Amino acid sequence: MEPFTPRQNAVLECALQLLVAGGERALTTAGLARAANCSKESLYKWFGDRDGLLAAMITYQASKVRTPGPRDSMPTLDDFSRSLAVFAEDLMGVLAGEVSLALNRLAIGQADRDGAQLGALVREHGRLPIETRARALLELGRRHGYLKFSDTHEAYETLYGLVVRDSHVRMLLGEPPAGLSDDRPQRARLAISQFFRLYGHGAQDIE
Amino acid sequence: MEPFTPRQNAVLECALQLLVAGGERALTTAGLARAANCSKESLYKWFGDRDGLLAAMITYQASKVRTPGPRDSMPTLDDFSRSLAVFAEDLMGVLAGEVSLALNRLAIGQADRDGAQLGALVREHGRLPIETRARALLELGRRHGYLKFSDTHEAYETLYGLVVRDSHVRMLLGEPPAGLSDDRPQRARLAISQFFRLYGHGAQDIE
DNA sequence: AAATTCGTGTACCGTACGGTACGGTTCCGA
DNA sequence: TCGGAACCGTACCGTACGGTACACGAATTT
Repeated sequence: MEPFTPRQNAVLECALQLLVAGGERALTTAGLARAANCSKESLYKWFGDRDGLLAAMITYQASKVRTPGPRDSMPTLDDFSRSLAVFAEDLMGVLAGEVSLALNRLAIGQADRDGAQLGALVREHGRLPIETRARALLELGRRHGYLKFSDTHEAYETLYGLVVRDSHVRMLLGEPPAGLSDDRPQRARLAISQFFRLYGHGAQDIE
Repeated sequence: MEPFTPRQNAVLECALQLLVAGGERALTTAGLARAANCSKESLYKWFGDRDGLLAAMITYQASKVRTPGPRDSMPTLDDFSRSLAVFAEDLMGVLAGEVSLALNRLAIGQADRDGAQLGALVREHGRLPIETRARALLELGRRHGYLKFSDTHEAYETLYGLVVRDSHVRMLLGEPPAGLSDDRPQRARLAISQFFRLYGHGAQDIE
């Protein structure tokens, strides 16, 4: 089930390190072979070509992240609200991670090549797990009567927008992390508070 | 005051076209010289080097966009709400534009080089004008009693998040425009409606 | 022990691209 | 009419990088 051998994982880890340190230009096959103490021929044997290597880096990184499924017992409203806040902080933390930023930059920079295959990989392995986890959480809240919405997708997108705002793109553009981590828990609380005012128990339907 | 001559503007326009059509790889100095019927020597004379050319493309594109200052007369709440919706639709339209996407991809892809100078240019010439226009609009609404907030920046970021959500990054990653333009006015209305429920006249303070 | 497999290290090739140099042409001002 | 500036087209250079080939060593198999 593991798509890569431990040796290949080590090489991919090294590749991620190079990418984070110096961007895409620093990730050359010769440089990776030197840094990882392997041969270029092995790289091409394992990953096909450079694009295959980049794709492998994304799937490998995704394989490292485990999304904790929430245990279904969520009695009090306070617990549920706290779970939402944890999700919000996790989301901000993931998006602000340097490996995530580097891979997103890589995929965005290559979005014109090959029909955005890297972008599709990032969406599938990076964003989709987050979304499914969040949707499960939201529907759990609705089942317990803490939330009120008809369109789960709309509720999720609203939550995402309230939490992330445009900070992700700003970080991708290289904005120094001055306003990025300014009190992440504080920002999470604000976002969750706003979300509850839109989709909380007592909220009215829209339109 | 115009930083470039008409001839140089024409060349930059051609460069943008190349960038949109084929991504960064398609934007070579030789290719641009051929497409724009100019010599490589002129390119280097005008823009210094390739990075100077990229920077010039961003400032040139920014110079094309004029941000309509709202006339200060904004009597009814309905007018103001409509102005917010117009802003929201404009924002979505700009971010979904292929030139904007191409330039953002370019700046993000180069965010590791030279301290993210291109990213800084995009933020300064692309995002800042939008933000100032929106802040003026928001404060106008507050002055007329339609909105209620203490932190303009927070209100603006919330509005941005409600309108854009994560669609910008998804588009940057190359997601096909299936869900992007799905009834843009509808999405704008929803976002503005949500925004009014958070910062509208009768809204309570947060926390 | 021989052979097969796997991987390293290195050398090599082709090419694409950034940047420079130069000859020829057009245009404009003196 | 002359001189110079600007610019085009092209040819050229150096280099960096993706990809391939090959020789040698180590481990595993038979």
